Amino acid sequence: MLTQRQQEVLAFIQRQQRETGLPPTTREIQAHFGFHSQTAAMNHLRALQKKGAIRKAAGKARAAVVPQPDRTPWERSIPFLGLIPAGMPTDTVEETGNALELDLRLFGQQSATGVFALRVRGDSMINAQIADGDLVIVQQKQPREGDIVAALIDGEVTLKRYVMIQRQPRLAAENPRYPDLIPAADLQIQGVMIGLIRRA
Amino acid sequence: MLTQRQQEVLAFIQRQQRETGLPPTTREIQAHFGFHSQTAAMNHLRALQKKGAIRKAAGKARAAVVPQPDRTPWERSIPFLGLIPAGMPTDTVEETGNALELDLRLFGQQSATGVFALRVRGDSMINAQIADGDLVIVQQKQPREGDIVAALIDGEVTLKRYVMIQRQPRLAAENPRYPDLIPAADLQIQGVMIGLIRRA
DNA sequence: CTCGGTAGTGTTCGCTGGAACACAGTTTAC
DNA sequence: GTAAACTGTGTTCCAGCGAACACTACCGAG
Repeated sequence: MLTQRQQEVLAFIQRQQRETGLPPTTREIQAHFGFHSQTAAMNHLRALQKKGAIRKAAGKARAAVVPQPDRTPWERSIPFLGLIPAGMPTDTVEETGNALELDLRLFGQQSATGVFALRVRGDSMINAQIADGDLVIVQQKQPREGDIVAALIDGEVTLKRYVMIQRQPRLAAENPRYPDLIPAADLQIQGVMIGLIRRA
Repeated sequence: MLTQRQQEVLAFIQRQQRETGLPPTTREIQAHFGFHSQTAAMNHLRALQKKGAIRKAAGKARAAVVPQPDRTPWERSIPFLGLIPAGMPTDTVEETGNALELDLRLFGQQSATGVFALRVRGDSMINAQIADGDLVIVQQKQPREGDIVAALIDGEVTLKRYVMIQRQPRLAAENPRYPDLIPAADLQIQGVMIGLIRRA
């Protein structure tokens, strides 16, 4: 909807806002783009406002504000748990001190509630391209067939694929060298993998 | 260090900045606290600046800014490039409009300079646990042996492992079904993979 | 007791910066 | 092909806002 030029102006406003804390004045926009007239900047602001890209308070200085991509619920702190305690308290968030800041939209999430991270140990999921040391992002929810889930086995969390065999839920490893089928009925499923982060 | 009153003023500035995107003017501060004189507000700003609580640009409108809880160099916008153009312009950042916000400390980076993302196509790196559709985070730098690099081949970017064979640099695929050795001498290495993100 | 920091009132000055008006070339859409 | 955007130039006007100056009052430290 925005034209090339308008996007450039918008980007400039955003950058100024981010880096200096202040939205630019019309004359600062003018100077940045080398306009000979301040009106050119005004025109762009008017257009951007009409298209809803910015908010503008009439008469006030530096009043062109980009409605903050609301730094809200996505991009949030999520707890990092190397190992999930049995009780699975809902808010260990503050306690560990270990937390990640990341944009959960990357993983199609709208909010950070019920999302946590955990580090993979071993190579039982190697055929699902999940390697030792990877960080897995998990959301607490009911698994569907084929999902990769974090499950609590013997007080430790492991990653397995949730499959149905003859109407029975099972947990399967993704590595032929591992015993793969574990009855999933009485196991505690901690959540479903929604993403993965690896540091090379 | 700050007095009661100064903290109140600081809090007000911060709140305005957060909620409206704009720091208040001296007169807005005056009105909010019910001062009869604008100078009272000015005095507080001066005091806050002297104590380092705010930054102030002289002569400019709305210039009292609270140094943002440093939304620092990590956690920065990095460009997302599906395909890197040959010239590799240094600042396509604003242009694409496509950008990721993420905490680069996850990948051991201090700053976002020279970092970009690109989506993996195909499964030539499957044995390095890199799957089709994965998002690879790349930094522009010289590769070392064993690094996974993004290289420009026939105008398109592919991921390969950088290896030395008889002192010759080669690019190797991580999939036996792919022809694996490509002389790396005259190829353009775009950067080294420093991380990976996958959406499940 | 005096000096410096805090907290104000009241007033004036003048740069900063938004807004309106007039005019014009170039695209895009119907 | 004509009207409605989009992009600009140039100029003028004046409200928004920072800044300086003069003066008052309270308080804690040396």
